[in-house]
Amino acid sequence: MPAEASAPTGDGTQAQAGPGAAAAPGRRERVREATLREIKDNARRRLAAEGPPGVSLRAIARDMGMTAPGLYRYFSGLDDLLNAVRADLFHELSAAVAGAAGPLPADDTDGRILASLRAFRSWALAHRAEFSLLFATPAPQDAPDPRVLEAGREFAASFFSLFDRLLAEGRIPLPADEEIGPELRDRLDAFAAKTGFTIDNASYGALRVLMSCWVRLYGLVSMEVAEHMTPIMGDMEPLFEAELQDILSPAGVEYRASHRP
Amino acid sequence: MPAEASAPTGDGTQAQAGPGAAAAPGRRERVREATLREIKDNARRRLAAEGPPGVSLRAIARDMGMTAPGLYRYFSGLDDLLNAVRADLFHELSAAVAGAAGPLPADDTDGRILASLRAFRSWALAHRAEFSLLFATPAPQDAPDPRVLEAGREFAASFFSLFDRLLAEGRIPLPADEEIGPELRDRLDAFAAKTGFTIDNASYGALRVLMSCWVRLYGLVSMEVAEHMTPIMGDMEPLFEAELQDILSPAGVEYRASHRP
DNA sequence: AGTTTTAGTGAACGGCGTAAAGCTTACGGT
DNA sequence: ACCGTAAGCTTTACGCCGTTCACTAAAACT
Repeated sequence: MPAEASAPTGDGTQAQAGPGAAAAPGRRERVREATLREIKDNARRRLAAEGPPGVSLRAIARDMGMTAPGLYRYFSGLDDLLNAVRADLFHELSAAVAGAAGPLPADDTDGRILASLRAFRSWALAHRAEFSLLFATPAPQDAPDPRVLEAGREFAASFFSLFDRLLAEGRIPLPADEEIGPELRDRLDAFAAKTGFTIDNASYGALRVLMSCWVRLYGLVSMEVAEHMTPIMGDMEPLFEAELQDILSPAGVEYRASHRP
Repeated sequence: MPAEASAPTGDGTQAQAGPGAAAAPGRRERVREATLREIKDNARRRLAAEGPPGVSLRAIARDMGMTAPGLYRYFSGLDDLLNAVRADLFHELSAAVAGAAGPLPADDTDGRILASLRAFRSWALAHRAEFSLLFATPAPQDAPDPRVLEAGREFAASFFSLFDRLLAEGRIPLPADEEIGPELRDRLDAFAAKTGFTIDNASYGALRVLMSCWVRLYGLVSMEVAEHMTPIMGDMEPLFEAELQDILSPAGVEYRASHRP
């Protein structure tokens, strides 16, 4: 006795009434998509609440009022689900970083960069478990998932595009190419090749500065998320802001305090 | 039919011959200590081979020819075992860092620092799973173990002592205290208080530089261990060496290439 | 000698991922 | 309008896991 019995047009076989108002995606696929979302949402709830080890198929199924093997219609296993969540999280993180720059004027490059880097930190702190799922050291044997790799690339690109603008403005005091050793140049070539940069528009010096910025930001935020220093120095925000200043000055970005603490 | 049957002196009850040569610590405690080591060694073997999730009491017990509940005589549970391993690993890492500086002359501060930081990276790369166990983001709810905290402090101290020497030599071009904001000064005060530094011998500027160095080194090594960049830029050593140079120059350390690649 | 402490086993409980088989229901083709 | 078929889901089952409890055998102490 489902509630659908009170539908205006129909009784008897609703198979007839169903496909009449069919939208493009088809009803079947819509409910499937909804279930898929529900599974991932529940996975995230547990992830946020209990960390990565708290995510289990059985628990998720229980929360949804079904049994674990049913989830195999949607994911090929726990790893597959986790990878799907990872990909979603990368997209979300990218959006958070890009979104923070959105409200600022397009020509305020410095402001956009500052806002984006702060947004990265904020997202990480507001989603510790998610952050650690994204950036944790993978187990020795498990191969990376292509969806996650792609989403990671997109995330990286959302950072690089900020940098591109900076380069275009030509304000970065770049180290001369000759100061960079030949082995490192090789590696930066490889990096540029796989990320779409060309050495034409981004010199070795520029890539060098970019890497340096990213490493420092990543180290800082990772430490804060993992709370390695928190027990001995408390609130890390002052250190973050001070480092932000130091990180960005070699890239020619003028530091500004955040007006909304 | 064991090989021991061919032993020269013995047959009958060997219980009589045993306790004669008892040493100070007591025989009982020795074998207990040995078993304890064996458990931790087996835990490490699995850790290195399969990463943190591969460490299980049942598997370890199986490897040792006993059953899982028996291990509860030595550890109060899996977490307890993992924490013991963590503490051991911190000691080992500290020793590796300190040991790398050992062979160098005591007055070669720059050389000792370079060797120590390179040793940190080398250890991390040679023990990826162990490194990630030490520095992974903890699950939201689990409280830190005091033994691990203490060992972590010791590890930090092994780094700080290098820095102390640098300070004593007065070669660091320190930022003036006034350049450091009041909030950050508060945090650095807290940091100094809990680590044994005093603001007398280490100015705010010095602590600021120390933190900056550590954050950059940590970020760099973490990224390399997690292999975030490896797929797109291959061997990270050139970047590490270049960063090492940049990291240490604000601390007044003169970079030297490593003679043994 | 007997008593107590220790190391270890065996069985059991509940939770986990996952494979196989079966049942219901809705869809698609005719 | 009907029927084959596939999708969604459950039941059952296997083997792994951490952990508890009751128990035995041996060592240590008195």
